[in-house]
Amino acid sequence: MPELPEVETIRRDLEKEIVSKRVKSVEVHGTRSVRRHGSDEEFIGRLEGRKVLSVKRSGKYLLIGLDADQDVLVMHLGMSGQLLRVKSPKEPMAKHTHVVITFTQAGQLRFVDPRTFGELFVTRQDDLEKAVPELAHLGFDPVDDVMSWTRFGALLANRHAQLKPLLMDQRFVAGIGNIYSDEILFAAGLKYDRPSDSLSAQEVRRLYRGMVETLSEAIKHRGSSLADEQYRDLFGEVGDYQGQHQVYDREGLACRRCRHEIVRLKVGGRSSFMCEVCQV
DNA sequence: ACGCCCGCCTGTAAGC
DNA sequence: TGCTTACAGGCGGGCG
Repeated sequence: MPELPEVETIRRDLEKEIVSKRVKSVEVHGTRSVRRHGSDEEFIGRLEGRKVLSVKRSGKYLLIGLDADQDVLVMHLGMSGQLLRVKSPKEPMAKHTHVVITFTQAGQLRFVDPRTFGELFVTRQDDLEKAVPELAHLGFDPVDDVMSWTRFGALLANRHAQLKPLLMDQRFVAGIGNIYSDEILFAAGLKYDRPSDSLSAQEVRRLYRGMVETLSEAIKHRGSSLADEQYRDLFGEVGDYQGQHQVYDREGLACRRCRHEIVRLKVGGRSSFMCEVCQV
């Protein structure tokens, strides 16, 4: 579910909420969310008593720096994961709450995930790049890493892939998923199936700008919550960027630029939306 | 390389 | 009113 703008929104709030807090206790329910550890006890043991030093993001991963042994708590929300900050342990427990972290002062952080594609694990900072290949192989960060558009053009030209799947390839660029790839391609005026090595210099610039500006705007609006409102921030509030969507989830509606009807199609098995006039 | 298909899960909506 | 099917913000693996 959550892509870079949603994860970054959560990261910023989490930073304000949990840095310098100390973990008092941890509960794990079910077997799916904590699955890389030999046992739940090992995971819990590496968290209890630790103080949170930092909250970082790498692509769609959240990295919680801990004060002991340079350990990091890694969290990925998958399709349906939510982090909820609650002030009191007495607050009713939502269905599908799989991990509960209680701090010594003030409340809990709860991980709720109906589809259980998300996960949490603790690893050594040094091992992030060795023991966790998904993290090690992540591409550049489209918001944090400054890159010239000429370098971006070189990266595109090195590949021969359709633009949409390439934007969604976490090894190429980290953090973009199904919603934002469509929005970025509309912003750039490019069609999903353009080969990455077919772009003119001007098209490369448009794609780079479209990527940076779309994601930055989405962060300002605290991410996108679709009709099911599955994406909620740390405090249970919905995002606001869906109102700015140009194509995603707008099948049959008029293009905001040219009034032509937005169409829906499948690209790599995923629902995709585009304007056939504005994107070529 | 790249594109496609599957599996991993639960919940909801649409179709019959 | 069922029951069945399709689909949902992700990702890894296998196959051709």
